[in-house]
Parts: sequence; structure tokens; C-alpha cells
Amino acid sequence: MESFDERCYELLKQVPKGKVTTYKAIAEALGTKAYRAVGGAMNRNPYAPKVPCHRVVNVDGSLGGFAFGQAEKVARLKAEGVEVEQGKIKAFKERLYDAFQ
DNA sequence: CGGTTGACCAAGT
DNA sequence: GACTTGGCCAACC
Repeated sequence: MESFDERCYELLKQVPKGKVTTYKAIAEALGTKAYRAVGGAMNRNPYAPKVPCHRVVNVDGSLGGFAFGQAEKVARLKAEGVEVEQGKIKAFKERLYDAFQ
């Protein structure tokens, strides 16, 4: 039985490059409402390069937090082609991915 | 095992 | 538009 955290990572790995998802989407995909627990899993994320934690944002398209600082999060997103402005994802709805299997 | 904390969310002020 | 409040639930001490 995988822990709650590991299931978050598995879902996150399904998010294609250039797209983003939300803490809520992940929690709901796991059948729970522990939005904050999802963020906690990312914060303690032991799979730093493997799991694309930077592709997870708030439900309104704002960046949310990041263990290495928001600036780093923006840089990584931009490196994947995701444009960010004023702490929010541009064309958020178009880049949003929540079709988890 | 109880209380605190948190990379959240929604609604109210 | 910014700030406060209440609620949710897993991890941590």
C-alpha cells in the first residue's frame, strides 16, 4: 500500500510537460479533500528531479509555494514553455491538466 | 494518541 | 482587491 504522498507523486508524473495541475485536482483524483496535505507532500518531496512539483499550482492559477522559492518555480515553468506573469499562469485553463487516469 | 502545522479552498468582510 | 474566518485532511512532534 503506497502512502498518500507517493500517490501524489504518481499522479504528478502523469502531467505532461508544458502543462500544469492544481493541488485540488490531485486531492480529488485521490478521492479526498486534503488539498493542504498534497502541498505538504510536495514540500517534503524526496523525488526532487523525478517528480515535477513545479507543475502544481493553486486552483485560481496562482503559483502557490515552492520549496526552492517561487522564482525557481517560475524559471522551471518557463523552461517548459509555460508563461507566468504577476505570479499567475498565463492561459491557465488551456494549460490545466486534470485528466488523471 | 492529541494537538499543531500546512506549497489549500471558499466565502465573507 | 486585500485580509479574515472556517473548514478540510494527512503528516509531524
